[in-house]
Amino acid sequence: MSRYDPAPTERKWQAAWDARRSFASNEADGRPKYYVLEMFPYPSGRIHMGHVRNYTLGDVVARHKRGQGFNVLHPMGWDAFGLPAENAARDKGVHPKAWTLNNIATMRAELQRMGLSIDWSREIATCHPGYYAHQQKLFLDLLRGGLAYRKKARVNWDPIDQTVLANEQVIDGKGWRSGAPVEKRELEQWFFAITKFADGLLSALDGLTEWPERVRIMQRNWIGRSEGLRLTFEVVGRAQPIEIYTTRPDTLFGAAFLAISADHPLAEEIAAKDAGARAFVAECHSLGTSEEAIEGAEKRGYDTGLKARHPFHKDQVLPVYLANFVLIEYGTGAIFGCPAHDQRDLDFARKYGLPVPRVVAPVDSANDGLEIKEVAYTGDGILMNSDFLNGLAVAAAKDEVAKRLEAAGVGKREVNYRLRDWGVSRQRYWGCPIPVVHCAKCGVVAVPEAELPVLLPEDARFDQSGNPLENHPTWKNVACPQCKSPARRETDTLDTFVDSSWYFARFTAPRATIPVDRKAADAWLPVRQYIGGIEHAVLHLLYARFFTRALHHTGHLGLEEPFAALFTQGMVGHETYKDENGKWLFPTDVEYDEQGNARHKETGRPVTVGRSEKMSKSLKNVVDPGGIIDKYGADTARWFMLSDSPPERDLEWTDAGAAGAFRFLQRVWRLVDESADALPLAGARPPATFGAEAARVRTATHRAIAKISADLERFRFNVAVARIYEFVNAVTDAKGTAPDDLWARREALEALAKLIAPMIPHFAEEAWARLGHTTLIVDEPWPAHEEALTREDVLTLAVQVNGKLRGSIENVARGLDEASVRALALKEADAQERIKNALEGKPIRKVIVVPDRIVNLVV
RNA sequence: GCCCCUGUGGCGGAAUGGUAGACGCGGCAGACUCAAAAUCUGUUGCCUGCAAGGGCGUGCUGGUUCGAGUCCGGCCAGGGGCACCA
Repeated sequence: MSRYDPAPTERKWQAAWDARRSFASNEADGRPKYYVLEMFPYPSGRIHMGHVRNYTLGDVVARHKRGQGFNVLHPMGWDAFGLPAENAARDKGVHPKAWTLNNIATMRAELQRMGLSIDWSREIATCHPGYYAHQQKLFLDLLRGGLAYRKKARVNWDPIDQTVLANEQVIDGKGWRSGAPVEKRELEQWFFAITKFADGLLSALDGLTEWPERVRIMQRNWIGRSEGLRLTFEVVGRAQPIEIYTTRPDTLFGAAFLAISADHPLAEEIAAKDAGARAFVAECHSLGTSEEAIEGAEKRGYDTGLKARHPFHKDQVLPVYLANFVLIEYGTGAIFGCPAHDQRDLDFARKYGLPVPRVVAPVDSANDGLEIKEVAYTGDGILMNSDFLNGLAVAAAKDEVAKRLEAAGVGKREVNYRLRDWGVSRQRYWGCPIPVVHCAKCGVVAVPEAELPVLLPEDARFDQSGNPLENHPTWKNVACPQCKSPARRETDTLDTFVDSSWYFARFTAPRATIPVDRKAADAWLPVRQYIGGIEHAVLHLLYARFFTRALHHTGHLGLEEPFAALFTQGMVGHETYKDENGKWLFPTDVEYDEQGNARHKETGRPVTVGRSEKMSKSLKNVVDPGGIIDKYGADTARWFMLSDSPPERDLEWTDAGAAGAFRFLQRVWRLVDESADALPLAGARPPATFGAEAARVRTATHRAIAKISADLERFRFNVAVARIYEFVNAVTDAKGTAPDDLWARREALEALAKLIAPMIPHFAEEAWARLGHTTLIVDEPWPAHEEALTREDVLTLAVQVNGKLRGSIENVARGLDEASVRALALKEADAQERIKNALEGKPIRKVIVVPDRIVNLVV
């Protein structure tokens, strides 16, 4: 008996796949195509368990589909631009390019050890000029197509470091390095006109039936289409009125105040003469730019002293406030507040002692106290205290208000989106340079395509504050492409979300001399199955959908939706450990004693075990995949990733689980190895008849094939794993050595090898070879089951009384008709003591028969 | 604050509205062994009972149904996202 030794085995089969170029795909191949893609990694340094999970899931799909006869495209690349490289440059003095390429080399080697069925000849890195040159071309096409433009937008500004901060670099309103209070600063920046596609992006969600419903809901909410009314309020003593946007024009008679954003032009005007307003605006700006910070802050306002006239009751005036919760980006940057029917407005009104007039009464409960206390009433109802609206329902009232205000020329129905245009400018070095030149005479001038790519200068400095491209002594000085006079290069680079918005298209022809080879793209796209983390549910996936539409618009792509099916996987977590001083410990520093108490491996001091959290460097609860592969091999890591937890849920990495996965591999190996020599030759003719035990093995085999095939299609990998266990248990239990037993056993073991091949491919190859085959299992077709062998003719029927299980009837023929089941149940109800007792002698009112499962006696 | 999701034994989890706890981990008992590891066999939701059995049980709470882990309402807890982390 030999023991399964993963290290040499995995090396051997990886070399074999490599030598045969087993995973190279080409579009000329006539078989039906299947493009499976996992979200490409950011090269942070080493792969982590989240990557192992993501790429294992994708590999199972890729190998399964290959087995089913598809021409599979399964590529890999690197989302290689981004902030961490620049931070590393600043902190460690290593150039972003060197840091990134070094990380890629490390991580590529780690991924290759996992034995993924990837076509590495298609590898791309977004920081390579061979990628970003094409992205620059796409940018210019978007610019020409009217989808890229410039406007002013606010950024987080660190006044000490003199640099723009990412939202994650703003902690409690302060710069993460300097600790200085962050300011908002307006810069002229580049935008993509994603809102031009808002309606298409919204309506097409209905067609994405193979996406998780929750992702579609999140995107729908993010786009946030609303039908409302833009209307103007006259301001006492001012020529200029205030324009507001509302989705609840029906509540206009419940208005108690107007609120405008601190970034509204009127706010600036007021702040210029009013020190209190100035202070309030400054306070709003100190919140930073993230919606989370703004919405999470206490609702505050500043009374400007201005009074606005109610559009219908001109003698009624409303106070005008500056408010920290009104966003300039949404609507007109100004609202009217109706405290009775909007929670935020209510909180605000209570704080500043404003009236709370109620104008909507719920339909169903006439006497539901009409007084509003702490909770606003936002439901449907009938209008009251509202002049000509009284008695109308909310929808009719909205319509009536709109009609009258439109007639009066002070209102206009308007469809609005929460979605804002995509700001793509980054004042950073390590990104794709935006290929334009600013000329005093000609304005913004595109860099001629013949001069692309605009390469990043290698000799930038990272030890200063600000944008290294801006600080570079010469790079930005160029001649205007049009008039040849001295001009300035654009020093903003593109958001890295742009890089990841078309990489899936580039993979179809990664070395093409144009950005997208239409022939290849048309052949492969859309991505048939996309797999990645739920954290990308909105931004990345929405940007990629937009960009695909933009490339369709500019003729680079022939489709509008990039991903036909989406699967979102859960995170990988681990227990957390703290020592006596409250310092985090790595799992490798901790061991458990016999009593199950955790202690420090070296010091022996007690360790506090905390709950499982997402693996992160800050909590130190990370397990290095490389170490696991060294210890158990890639197949064990893959098997554990697929066992137990459903892929869409979070998974907790445990040593015990990994060890258990390894033991299972050994057990299966023993089963194959000990059987192999006694089995009939591969391809031997089946015996004429099968005994009872052989028949049982065959039933187990064909059921396993049927169930596991269905489970893999539905991403129920953990259930598929459980079926494999059941199958292995059934085969192990069969000890017969007659020719029919051995033939059935070969059939079972061959099916087993094929069924586990997508999950633990090296092991499957070794088992396949041990069973006497000289072919590779990667080239074998996925097994088919015989339907007749999966069925059992008799089954056990459960008997319930009033829905509670009280007994069962054995050996009932499959598909027995309802009347017979009823008769049988009534007979058994008399015969079986348990059922009889439960009936308590009461008359049976009703008998419910669920075919082949249950009969329920209702008394 | 807003949007979305999740909650089942000691643990990970299974269960087209139809016998809750498949499968695995761990535990307990036993076999093998000088011993240990490895392996194998049995057992394992909780309470009660000698047993047969009975009762309880899918975060809490109310409802729909012959029947609810599953559907609906309200709550609690944890997680993801919130536009410059990727």
